[in-house]
Amino acid sequence: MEQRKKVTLKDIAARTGLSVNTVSRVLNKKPYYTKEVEERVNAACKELGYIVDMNASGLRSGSTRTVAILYDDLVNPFYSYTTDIISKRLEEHGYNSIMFSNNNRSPYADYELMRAVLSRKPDGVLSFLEPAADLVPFIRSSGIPFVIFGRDGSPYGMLGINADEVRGGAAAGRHLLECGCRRPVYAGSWHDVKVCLDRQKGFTEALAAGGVELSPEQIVYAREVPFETLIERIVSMQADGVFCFNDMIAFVVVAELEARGIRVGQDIAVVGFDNVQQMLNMPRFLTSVDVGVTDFAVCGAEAMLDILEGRETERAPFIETHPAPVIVQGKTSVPRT
Amino acid sequence: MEQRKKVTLKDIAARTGLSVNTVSRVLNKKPYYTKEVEERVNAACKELGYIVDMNASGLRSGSTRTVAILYDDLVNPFYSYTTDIISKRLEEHGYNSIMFSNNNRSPYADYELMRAVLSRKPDGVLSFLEPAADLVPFIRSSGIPFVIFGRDGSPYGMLGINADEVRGGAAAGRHLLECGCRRPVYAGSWHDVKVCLDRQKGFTEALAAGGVELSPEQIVYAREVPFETLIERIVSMQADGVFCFNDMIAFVVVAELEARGIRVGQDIAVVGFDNVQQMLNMPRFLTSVDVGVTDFAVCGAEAMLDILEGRETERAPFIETHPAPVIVQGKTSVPRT
DNA sequence: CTGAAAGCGCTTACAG
DNA sequence: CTGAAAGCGCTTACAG
Repeated sequence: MEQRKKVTLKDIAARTGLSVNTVSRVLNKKPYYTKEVEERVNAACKELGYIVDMNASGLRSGSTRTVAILYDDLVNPFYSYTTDIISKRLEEHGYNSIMFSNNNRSPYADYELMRAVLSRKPDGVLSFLEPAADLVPFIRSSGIPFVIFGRDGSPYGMLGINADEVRGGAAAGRHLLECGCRRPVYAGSWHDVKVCLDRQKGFTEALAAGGVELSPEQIVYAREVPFETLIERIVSMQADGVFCFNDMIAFVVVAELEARGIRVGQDIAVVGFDNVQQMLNMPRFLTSVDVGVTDFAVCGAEAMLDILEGRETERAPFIETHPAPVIVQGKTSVPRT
Repeated sequence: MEQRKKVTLKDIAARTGLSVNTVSRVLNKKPYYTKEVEERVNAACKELGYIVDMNASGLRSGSTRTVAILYDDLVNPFYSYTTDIISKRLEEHGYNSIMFSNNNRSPYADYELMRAVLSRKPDGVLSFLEPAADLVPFIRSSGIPFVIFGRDGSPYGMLGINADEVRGGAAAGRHLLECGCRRPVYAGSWHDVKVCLDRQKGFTEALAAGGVELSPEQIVYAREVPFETLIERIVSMQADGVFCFNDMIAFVVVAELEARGIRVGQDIAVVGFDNVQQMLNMPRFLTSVDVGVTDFAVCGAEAMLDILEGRETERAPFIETHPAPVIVQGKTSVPRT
């Protein structure tokens, strides 16, 4: 356990009278060494406090046992919760996670970000961001597996693990109908993000089935305009319901409406997505669509591990296997009239 | 931008007719090269899509430009919010963050965790965990700077960046007195974590100044017992106020009490710590102590950077410079009677 | 079953 | 101002 200078394989070799090669083989549990040699090596490692240098190991072997995680907003519990689950699961298999943020600029990973990622030579990339479209060939040529999580991968021909967004949107639409809403608003995120449009699609269709049409002014992409614009729209058109792309948007909507004296849950219904209140174990006040995020995250981790460890399982994305999204009702629904 | 096989310095050297040495010098902006050489190198790098291998670079130079972040619970917005700020700030200076979780087992970093950390040869460690006491010499002998964030470092003779916990606890105590509480409970985290005891100290002293004594059964360390035990205690002693170590504990307390028909904000007051509602931009319902977490996080990042970049500034910990903790009132305070 | 040599892709002295 | 050589700490062929 004593340790002054850096202890390397060479030191273990010297101590045991073996070659660095043999020591390395023992530590990596490669075949061919005697029990006696194994014990000598382990004793010397313990005694000298040897710790492998993963940088050197990675350089030579080509595998850094590192997974890069790309995100835009770690504060959103959807990201921190899933990141926590995924990185722990990866850790159990000897992979560490290295974090890269695009600093909340957009839903995309750009060239600068990918440069930084690739310079770390990760064994895989798990991305909450979509790749900028012109980067796809670049990423593919790097040969590093790229798994998109929580976004649709199909526009890029990549593996994407995501929930049944359309059905989630439909559940929200039906719920607002049940609340008696006739003039709802969809507060989306970005107009060019597929999952945003999928939720919009499900929402729109469910409303239409109930005889409520959604006109263009009833759709606002909240991440693309000042938040004020969204609230103004809701107020000016006297909306009686809002379906938000996620709970983070819904939280602000509720806070802002209440600040204006509008009684959420009475004058207007608000529905979010992700059910982050459960992740935080907080009293539930916001009605939200729950897609079963824990299983979702586990599915993402398993997909990554299958690829990293060379299991070429024909894998169904989460969307086909998870239970249907459900509405978790809070206090922001309008009592049925 | 085309890239089939891995592009190395050798390829750039071949392309430009220079030595790898010179290419490396240009890319690292070391002195001594002509404008013309610089342009030739940059052109070739762009053309071939060269990306440095930080593993190789780190191995040779001794600096991996990596900071390890140690945490126990990324889902708590206190951690995700500060991690986000800190890792972005580090990124601006060319450092990436690599995450290590102790899987929520305890507030400590143990030997296994530190082995994993040190194997990555980070330039620094920023830890939300305290080091297990017997690991301190081991960590020190590694020579890697270790900054403790959000916990007191003094018990370990290490730099700790933390808030004025005692005053924070006192603010909570005074607030509960103002709510008319006479039988309050402190829902701490762990009995051996200094910041938990500091908040308890400030809380106890403020109550005493108001003529309310806190007996041992009015103190529960919520992370050490089943949550049920805490709630039972609150109910059985008919407590009229609860000060929780952090908002995550407070959220559960509020949810559980409400589930039992106890009206929080009327029958009982609940105060949390960290004001995570603001981080999430959510409507404020929980009364909480706010220590100014944004500045706090920036202070942690700056401290790390000062050390990494060799600025031996005599630095005052955050505790001496930040504004006093304030109570942010929500709906869980009991109206003054 | 064990060892001597080569090499991963860089950066660091050291020559010129 | 530029280059040839050595070496960071490992693992991978290849011999024996």
